[in-house]
Amino acid sequence: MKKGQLPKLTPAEFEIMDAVWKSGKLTVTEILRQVNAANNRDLKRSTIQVQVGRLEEKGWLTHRREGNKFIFQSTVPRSEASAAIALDIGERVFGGSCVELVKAFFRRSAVSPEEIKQLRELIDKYEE
Amino acid sequence: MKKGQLPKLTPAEFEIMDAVWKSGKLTVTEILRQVNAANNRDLKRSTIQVQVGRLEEKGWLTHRREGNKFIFQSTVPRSEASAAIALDIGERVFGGSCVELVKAFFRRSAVSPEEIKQLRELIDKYEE
DNA sequence: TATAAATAACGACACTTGTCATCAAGGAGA
DNA sequence: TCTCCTTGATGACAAGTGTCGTTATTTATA
Repeated sequence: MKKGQLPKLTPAEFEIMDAVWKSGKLTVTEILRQVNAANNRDLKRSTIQVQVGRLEEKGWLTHRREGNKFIFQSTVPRSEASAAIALDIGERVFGGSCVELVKAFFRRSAVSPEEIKQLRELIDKYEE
Repeated sequence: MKKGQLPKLTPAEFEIMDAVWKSGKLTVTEILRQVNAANNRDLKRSTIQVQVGRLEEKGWLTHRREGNKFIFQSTVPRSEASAAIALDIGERVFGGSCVELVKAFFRRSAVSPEEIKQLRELIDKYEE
């Protein structure tokens, strides 16, 4: 099953995945804590449980029993997932043009000199 | 009513808006044609009608009567809307880092030398 | 061992999204 | 005037989303 075929992540699902990506392997309760902390939410355990279940159905997560608990981990690295999102937006909204995407970003967000420098380096490196 | 407060556009809604942005002012039937042509779809009139209605409720479109027809136009320029989307993704998925966003784009998409050049220019211009 | 705390499993529910079919009213011809 | 096409208005509906509450089963712990 190729990566590209996985159904898109909804915002709420992405929050869950983010927690998993950050910590590698987690139980539902740990995910709950992370998500609530990271996003200043107060979701209930059952909410996370359902989302985690759906993510597993969709193929983004797997779990295995470890002692008495279920440990979840992602099937796709974060870089892969975020690239897919960037590509989708780039395609749908910016006609596939990276330039337009960056332009849109500049329009509304303050980009630090440090970031500018990194951007240059990134471009240089890409060019080889 | 500020731009930022408008509810997010769903993919299908974005297709509609895209048609309107491209042509300025359109009737529902014209939107239908554009959307179907541009995206190689075969949506029915009623589908567009409903979407247009929802977009109006959400504040993205207004209409006025002109003779016997309703003419729709957007309340927000495309640049504004796309910037908001880029920002949202940048924030949610890339922690606000423009560099990460571009990196993700590079990872999966072939960027032409011409685009690279434009990117450089864009960055130079931003820096002033 | 009796109880309280932690888990996993469901069932629920209100809302949103994507798509239609159908109906009623207004014009445009025959 | 009668009929047909266009246009606007609704009602519908199956999926998908975001969030819970409740229950049954374990697992510590007093």
